[in-house]
Amino acid sequence: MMTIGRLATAAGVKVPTIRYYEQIGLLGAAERSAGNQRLYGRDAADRLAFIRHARELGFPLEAIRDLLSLSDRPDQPCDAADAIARAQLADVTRRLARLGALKVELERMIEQCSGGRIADCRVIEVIGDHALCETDHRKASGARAIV
Amino acid sequence: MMTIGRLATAAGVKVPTIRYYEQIGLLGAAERSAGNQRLYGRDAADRLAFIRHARELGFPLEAIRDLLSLSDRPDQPCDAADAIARAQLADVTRRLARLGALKVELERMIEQCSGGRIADCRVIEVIGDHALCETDHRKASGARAIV
DNA sequence: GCTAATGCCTACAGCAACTATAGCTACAAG
DNA sequence: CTTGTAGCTATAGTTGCTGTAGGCATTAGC
Repeated sequence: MMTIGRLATAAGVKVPTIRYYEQIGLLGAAERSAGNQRLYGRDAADRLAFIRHARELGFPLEAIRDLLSLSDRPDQPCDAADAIARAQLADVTRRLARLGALKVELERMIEQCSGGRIADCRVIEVIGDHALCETDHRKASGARAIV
Repeated sequence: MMTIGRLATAAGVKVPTIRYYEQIGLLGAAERSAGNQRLYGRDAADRLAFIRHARELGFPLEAIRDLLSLSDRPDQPCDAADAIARAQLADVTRRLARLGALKVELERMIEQCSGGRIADCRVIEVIGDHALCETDHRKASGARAIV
């Protein structure tokens, strides 16, 4: 049995993150020591590693919740897990395309800036006048979780 | 002079977003009609268009705040604006690399999943055991604004 | 055995950048 | 003159944590 700090170190997450995962029900309530401190065993460590890796792959917590409950039913067909992963891939692909376009436009902007005064600054100018930019990124303005 | 709704439509943002920008000081307080409704002129529309385009390029609001104050001083050298844009480009480039790696791993995972039962599901398995994945994405776990 | 330094506890506030809700007033069209 | 849309304020919610305050628990060194 390990304390929350050791578990955090082992899994590579921060202590409050573990408590947060418990709070939102991703991790079940831990056992407690006589002094009311959380104690974790192998199971919890595995589960946390799963969560951490899924987060690294960019899965949102809700998707991870689903993946975890799927992994608790090993006899079920894995279509659902597959679908979640495919949705995530689609999301990543969309973001990649978008970011690629942003990169091109930022590069173009910066390249054209000759380093004079603000009045002639291509950066400011392009941002101020959308007509000066070719890229059509007028969609998906909502902020999303990245990575 | 236009109402907030027309400005929102013209700029392609939502009405509450404009009020939010005013609240955080990105847009100054608008003139008001006799009935206390906000009224906007050409200036505000330009400024909002600038903000919107900068957001589309992924600049965080703090950077936009700086860019706006720079654009108010056209005689200054444009190094600062340039630096902000370069920082943004660097950020986008980093995110692109990361997302690219994620995409590869997700594809690998999905491809190997044969569609059987959860117990054999490659998706669940790879997420559960980091050793099964080659990609080293064990950094930058913090969520960031995307796009 | 004692004390100091960690480590853990709870509860709450804050981050970005909005978005949504509730309950009200203003204004334009018929 | 009514009705419907648009606007107003204030507040809470979103995602995934992170940071703070104030107070116990545990452990390492003496």
